[in-house]
Amino acid sequence: MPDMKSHARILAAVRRIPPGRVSTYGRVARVAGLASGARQVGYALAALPDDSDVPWHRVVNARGEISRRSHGAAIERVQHAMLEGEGICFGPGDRIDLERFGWP
DNA sequence: AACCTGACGACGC
DNA sequence: GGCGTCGCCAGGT
Repeated sequence: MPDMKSHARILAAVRRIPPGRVSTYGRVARVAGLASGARQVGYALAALPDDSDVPWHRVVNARGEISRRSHGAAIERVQHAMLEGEGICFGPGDRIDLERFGWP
């Protein structure tokens, strides 16, 4: 079952992101072994349960910005607050400096 | 099977 | 740096 395996690899990759750092969908996909599966990463995180231990909030897009959900804008503010709580600073336009906070 | 949508990314202008 | 297009994969209608 390649589908389950991909999800498991993605979640495992996200779990490796240390506190105070962020990664991107593309990088997570690459670490998980998916060459061009950035979109798949977002899909996997969207199906994540609330009680999961996966630090989904540390995953942002390649621009260093929190991706816009089609469903629910409140969660974006929550993610923003959680990242600030870990010491991550947002620049103009709520952008994160990936050179400084990016992982790896 | 055809088509559309979605927490994306790379490239070109 | 903004904006449009194409490529990607999974799921639903």
